[in-house]
Amino acid sequence: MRKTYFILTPYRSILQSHKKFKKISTVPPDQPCILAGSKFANHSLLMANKITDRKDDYSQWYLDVVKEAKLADHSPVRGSMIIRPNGFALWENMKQALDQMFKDTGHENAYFPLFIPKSFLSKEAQHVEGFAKECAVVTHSRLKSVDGGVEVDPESRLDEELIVRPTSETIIWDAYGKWIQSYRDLPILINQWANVVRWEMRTRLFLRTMEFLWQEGHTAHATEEEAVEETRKMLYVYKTFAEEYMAMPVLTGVKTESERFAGAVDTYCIEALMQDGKALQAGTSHFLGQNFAKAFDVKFQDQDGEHKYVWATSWGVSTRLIGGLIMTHSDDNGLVLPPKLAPNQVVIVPIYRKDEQREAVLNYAQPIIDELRDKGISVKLDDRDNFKPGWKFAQHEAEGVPLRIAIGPRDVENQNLEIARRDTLEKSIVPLGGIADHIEELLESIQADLFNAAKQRMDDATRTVNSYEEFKEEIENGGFIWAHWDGTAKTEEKIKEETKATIRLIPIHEDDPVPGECIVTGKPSKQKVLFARSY
RNA sequence: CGGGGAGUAGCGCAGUCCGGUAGCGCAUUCGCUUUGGGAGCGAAGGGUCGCAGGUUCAAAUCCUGUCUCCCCGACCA
Repeated sequence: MRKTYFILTPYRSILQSHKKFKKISTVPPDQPCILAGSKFANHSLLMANKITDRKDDYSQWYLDVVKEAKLADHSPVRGSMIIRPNGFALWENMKQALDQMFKDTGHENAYFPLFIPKSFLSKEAQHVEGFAKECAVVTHSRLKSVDGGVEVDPESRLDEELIVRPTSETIIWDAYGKWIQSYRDLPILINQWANVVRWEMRTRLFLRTMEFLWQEGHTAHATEEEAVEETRKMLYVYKTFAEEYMAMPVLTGVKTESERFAGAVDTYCIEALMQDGKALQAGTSHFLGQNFAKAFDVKFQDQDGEHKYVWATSWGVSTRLIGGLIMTHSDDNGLVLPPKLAPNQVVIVPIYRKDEQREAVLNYAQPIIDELRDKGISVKLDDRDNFKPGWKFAQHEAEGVPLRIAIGPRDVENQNLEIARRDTLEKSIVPLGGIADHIEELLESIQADLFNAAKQRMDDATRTVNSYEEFKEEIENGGFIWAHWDGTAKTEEKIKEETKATIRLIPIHEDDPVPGECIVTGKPSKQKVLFARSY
């Protein structure tokens, strides 16, 4: 007896394209779907693409990509994540490039402790206010066993409670106070790679987690000019890193007072635009003035014999960059990685039927692997026998490997191979001769194309408006919007409440800015500022 | 922290309304056939149904509490 099944509308093209299901009836697109209960309800072809399309649900897509690319998992504790090997390898590559850039600009690495005495947090008034609401506090030092379980031992209460660092300015400036006496001790240019904890209400993998990994640079200078220069220098280090390594174009500028880092005089930032039209603050560099020097009483004796407060900066980028990377390049098939950061730049998938073919294919592949590795290109040979080539293709695409090489008996015979680009999904058959050079060029071109595509997208989504009406309409379409603003927090707040858009940055002008009138109040505006809805 | 949704095998889900001792697909193990876009057939293994209480002869299912995730708000990198 033959049963008739009905295919769910969204899946009909998938199933119909497969020979096995050719004869199955389909429901017209506007009819309700029936399939539950049939043998095919959970068929692998329907489950095959586990990644939600971006157009259907962007945040679900993001979560699917993180999961399918095996970047991170949720941990049992709310808001914290397990960074899996794929995700951590990415972070290590970012870290390596940034670390070199910091060293090239004269910085040294050091490590300051995780725990900060509670009293330190109260020393800088603005700083306290900014971070007080999101600090984890250690109050006890012991547990005790209680019938099979454990509970906090009330007798182990700490005399001075400890704060798990949300950032390290306080503990670092306490130390700098001991290190600095003379102008000869300056500047101090230190960076640290660390984890920090901020007790967030709402979290998202990589973009906002309670614990995250980052680097924080903390520098001390004799003069204001030097500190401001340092702040800006590191901002451009971040911009260079974002654009050259991540292939993620960014805009630079200064934050408004309401968006400024707690305790800073000026906060500089790099802002990127994600595919869904929302902005992401990808890195910050703060000019701290003498705020922390005063709070921790850090003075130096200058050449003129005077005792003066030290000038400070701090700057940081975090694992949030991984979130930015995902939302800049990835597509409905999964992660797309820029070659300069990809843990594996090339994956080789052998195709064969018989053992002789397997051997011939692997023998053919080995010199290619050697040649690529000699050029410093990272290659993975996926010779696992328990997965089909098609499965591997899909999996490596989900994981974002920039280039895939497929080698089968046909290629061995014809002395060529098939190369597929992850960014464009284009496949081509290329000759074996000069393959390493060809791949090196392809990787460079993928890196450049990813940046150009992202730049084009950002430029297309960046407009200027001249009235609040126009602003309200345009902001609905996402993207960056330049508009005049009267410079008051009140107007900024009104715009935020009415449109959910915030001022992402005030540009740093090399030449004189063009004045105008605020789109809300009509009052004088020194220059246009950049608005967007943001993460 | 407020409103909404969810948690059942490694993964994705059905079963919950109406209580009767757990099922499907993928994955895993074995065998044979396969391998250029997520292979096929046959057999096998795997789950204290998020956790803790309660109601009941009987709980994945009903009740209470709690944890975690997702979405929307308030807060922030």
